[in-house]
Amino acid sequence: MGTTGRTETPRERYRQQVREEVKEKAWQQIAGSGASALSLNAIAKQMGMSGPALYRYFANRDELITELIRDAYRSLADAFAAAGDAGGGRPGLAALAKVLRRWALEDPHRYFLVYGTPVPGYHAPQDTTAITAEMMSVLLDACVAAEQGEGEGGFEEHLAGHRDWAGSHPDAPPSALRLALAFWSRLHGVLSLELAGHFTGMGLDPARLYAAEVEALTAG
Amino acid sequence: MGTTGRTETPRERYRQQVREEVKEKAWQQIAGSGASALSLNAIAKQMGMSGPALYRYFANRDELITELIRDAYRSLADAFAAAGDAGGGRPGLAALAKVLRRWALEDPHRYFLVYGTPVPGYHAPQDTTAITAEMMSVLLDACVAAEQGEGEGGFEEHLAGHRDWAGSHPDAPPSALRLALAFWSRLHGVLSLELAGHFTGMGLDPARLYAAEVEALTAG
DNA sequence: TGTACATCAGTGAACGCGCGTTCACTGATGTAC
DNA sequence: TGTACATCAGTGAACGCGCGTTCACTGATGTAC
Repeated sequence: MGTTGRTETPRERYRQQVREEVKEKAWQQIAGSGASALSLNAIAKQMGMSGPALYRYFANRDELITELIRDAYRSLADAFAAAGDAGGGRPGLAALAKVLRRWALEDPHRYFLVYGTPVPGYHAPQDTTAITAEMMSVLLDACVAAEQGEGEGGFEEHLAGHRDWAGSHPDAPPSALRLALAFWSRLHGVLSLELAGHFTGMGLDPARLYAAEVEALTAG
Repeated sequence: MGTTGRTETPRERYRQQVREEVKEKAWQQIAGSGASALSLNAIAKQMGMSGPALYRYFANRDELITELIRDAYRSLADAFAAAGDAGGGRPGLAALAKVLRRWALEDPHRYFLVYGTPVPGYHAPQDTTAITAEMMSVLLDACVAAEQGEGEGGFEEHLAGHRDWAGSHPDAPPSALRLALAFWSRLHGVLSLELAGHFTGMGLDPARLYAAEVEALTAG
């Protein structure tokens, strides 16, 4: 709101509004039937428009999905970034873990769009890599601050020589890199099993498992 | 092969063969385009038959998918069971981890059918629960043998009171239950990220991360 | 061994559906003089 | 302020496609006497 750098004509403004509404309906549809069942015609009908009208706003179905995926990545990255701003300084691992969990539970289908089964013939846009790098940077900040030597051997040596993914932190010790990866993979492990329903009927609280994994990470 | 308890007429035999061939083609199709794109007509065409012919073998599309999911669960459970028989006695955690990884990499789409994004309107048959219990039993055997007290606090207390899922091992210490869950969630965490392609371009070897996670589990 | 009947695999046509996408067109909104 | 023109949102018809599934039917395979 307020003064954006560019002057915005009413038409451009309207275009953006409609685009947003389309995406909104798309999310609702994904929530109901998954990403592979996303239908442009159905969205149009829901908006009280004819099918072809949407082609004024998105070149085709793939472009819409790409946009949704990009937004999903963005929302997680923003949540990570906000965790730092809110806490005053750098967020701790526990705070990031909390953010990740809230984000995932808030909208499981959004989570699956990013971390679930890859969409059939679809390849994500390249700029998601940059967004992931943003998140990794925040995560690595927390890891560098949290960790000071653990000594686990072979894998950390491997990481010392394979740290492309940690380009934002060229001086982080291998132990911190290892911690970051453990954070990422272990928490996603709990979440993906939980969201896919693999804990239902087991009679345990996934939130407690999640908390215990966070504790194990930070206890180091 | 050899003498099965039931007498099998040639017709029954043939039926089974065709059913198997249908499932085989179904897997190939899933490998190409994912489970939600599975088409009976396409399978029939691939087998040189007309579409409706398949309805002699499967009541409908859902029954076929159910069968595939059941088979997927079965194959993993069998691999777990075989790990024990091959090693002479009870398999260790490292052996089970190896089996899980091999099974997942052998056919990623099969993995996703079980542990990936849930299929849209679909609910898995109830007997998969029994198969999961089988696997959990093998896993818990290994955990009971491996672990003797770690002391982590709150979560293990929670597990002491919420152990329905470990019904096969009513006397396992909470530390072993906790280890079993860590095994399951952490390894699935690495695998799901790896199989969904989230390590590509990061310049590290997911197999090493996997190995390090196994080591961290067994080092206790 | 041969005939009469039942079983069952597989076919082809058809139904109804929804999909993504293209195209020629109408009407409203904005722009230039 | 008014007119002439360009831009662009949205429509409705149409194309071609593949889907799951039903149905009446043919022809081969097995079974009973």
